[in-house]
Amino acid sequence: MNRLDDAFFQRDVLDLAPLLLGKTIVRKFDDSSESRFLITETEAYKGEEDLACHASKGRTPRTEVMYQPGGCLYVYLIYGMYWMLNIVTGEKDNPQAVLIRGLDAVYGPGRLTKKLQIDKSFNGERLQTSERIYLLNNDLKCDYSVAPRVGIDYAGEYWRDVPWRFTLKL
DNA sequence: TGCACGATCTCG
DNA sequence: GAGATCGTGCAT
Repeated sequence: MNRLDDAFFQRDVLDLAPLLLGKTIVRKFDDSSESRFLITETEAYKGEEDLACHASKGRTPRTEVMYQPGGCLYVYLIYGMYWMLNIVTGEKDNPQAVLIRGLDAVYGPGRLTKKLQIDKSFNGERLQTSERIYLLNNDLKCDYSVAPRVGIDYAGEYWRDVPWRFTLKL
């Protein structure tokens, strides 16, 4: 199994979000133990025109990381208590990201960051070179289903209903 | 300087 | 069904 590199992540978010399903996420902890999970649910957030994407506010200190070349993490706090884990995708200056919503045995984006001990210090971390978090290509072929994204009712009729949530079929 | 609100989850 | 809890963006 090889570590997924920058080139893998630097494709369009709508291509990458389903491709991430079934990939292995590895988290190495300070005590040198490690956890491995399969990614089972993702959501795509695509560019400044996507009203559900934080980059729709434009380039700000918060969204800056989404403008970096694909392959780094975008981590932010929601509801004052949960960290959300996103993988930045696409080319430089093209703000896109995939929200990791679920892993095998860990359901919910807020729960998985707690389990993996992900916090703000991971914002901007590059998956190709990080010592503590990376993804492996396990060549798992899998089918998936699509649905509208969760928790973005404010984004307006069109963006609210776009089927950009991808779930691994068991 | 203040305020409303959110890519969530838990408990009752 | 409501509360926890705080960074962010936008209004003042």
